[in-house]
Amino acid sequence: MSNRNKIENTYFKLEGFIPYQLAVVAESVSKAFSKTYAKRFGITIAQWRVLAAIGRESNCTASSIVEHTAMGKVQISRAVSMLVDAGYIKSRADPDDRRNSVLAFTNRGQSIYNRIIPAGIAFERELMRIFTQEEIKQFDHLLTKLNLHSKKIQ
Amino acid sequence: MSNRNKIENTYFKLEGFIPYQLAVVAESVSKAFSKTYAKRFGITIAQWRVLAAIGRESNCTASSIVEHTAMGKVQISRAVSMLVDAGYIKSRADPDDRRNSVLAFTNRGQSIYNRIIPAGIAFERELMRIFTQEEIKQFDHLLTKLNLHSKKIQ
DNA sequence: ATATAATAGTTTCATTTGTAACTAATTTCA
DNA sequence: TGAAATTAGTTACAAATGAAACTATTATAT
Repeated sequence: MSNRNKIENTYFKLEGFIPYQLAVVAESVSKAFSKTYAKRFGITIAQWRVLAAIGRESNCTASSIVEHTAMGKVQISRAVSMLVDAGYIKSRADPDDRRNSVLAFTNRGQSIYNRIIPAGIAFERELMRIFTQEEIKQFDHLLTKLNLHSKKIQ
Repeated sequence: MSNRNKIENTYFKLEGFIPYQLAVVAESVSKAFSKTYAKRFGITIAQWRVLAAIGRESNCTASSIVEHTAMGKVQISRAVSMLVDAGYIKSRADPDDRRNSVLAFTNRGQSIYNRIIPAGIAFERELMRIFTQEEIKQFDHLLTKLNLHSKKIQ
């Protein structure tokens, strides 16, 4: 690592700097993904994550989505209200604890979910096309490892 | 809900989805980095990138920074004006083409640059600490490859 | 029992961001 | 030459975002 970016100021290059590379790639992928989604389904990435979370665990609450999506409760609240407005999900108060809003798909929501998941997987496949199976495994592994470590640095 | 959908739902997990993992890790790293910078130097990541670009090529223009930083000209314009206000850089019109603003460090700017680059490299080293040398090489390689590919998908 | 704390989720407000329109300077080419 | 197009950079405005304050409900502890 230390010979990629020499300590001497004159030799420091941004494009070899991993935090920079990571941010740039993530932004690029994110834009490509949201372009696919905004165009085809009219939803944002935040909304796509919320739909994915509900699809995985129906009748969940916003709080449980917080734990599964790396999003804050404000973001989720906004995505949920937009999805309710769009008729994709419905929200009802949990009778056992009326602070909880229990979220579930409407028929329309189930239907869009059934289409966005394969589309998401297709996007991922297209994105990973340039990698070998071995590289995909490596990348997944490195991201997972880095994610854990990065949280500690915060 | 059909049986087929139930099977589908249980199989798709956001946390194993690479575009998601990438976005989450990048955000986490970005936050850690900007926390380090906001606290220690009082600058944003955009400003840090502009300083890095000027340090690499003194007397450059905003346009040349566009090419080296994956930032838009609006972002750069704002970062530049803040850095000018903070007394880190100075901007003068190029006499040969007065559309160009030529950017260079002030003494204060050179001095902060001399401190932020080692700090950035230290952050990178800390971030990469959990990786072996081999893994760092892999990660760098995978990011570079993915970056090129992702741009094409846009 | 009741005051205090904690939790779920929403709203408000200030800041940040992105897009498009804009000014100013230079280049192109008929 | 000079009108139109291009380029550099800024500004204006609307939309997105984040932090903190807020409402409503439930849990805790005395």
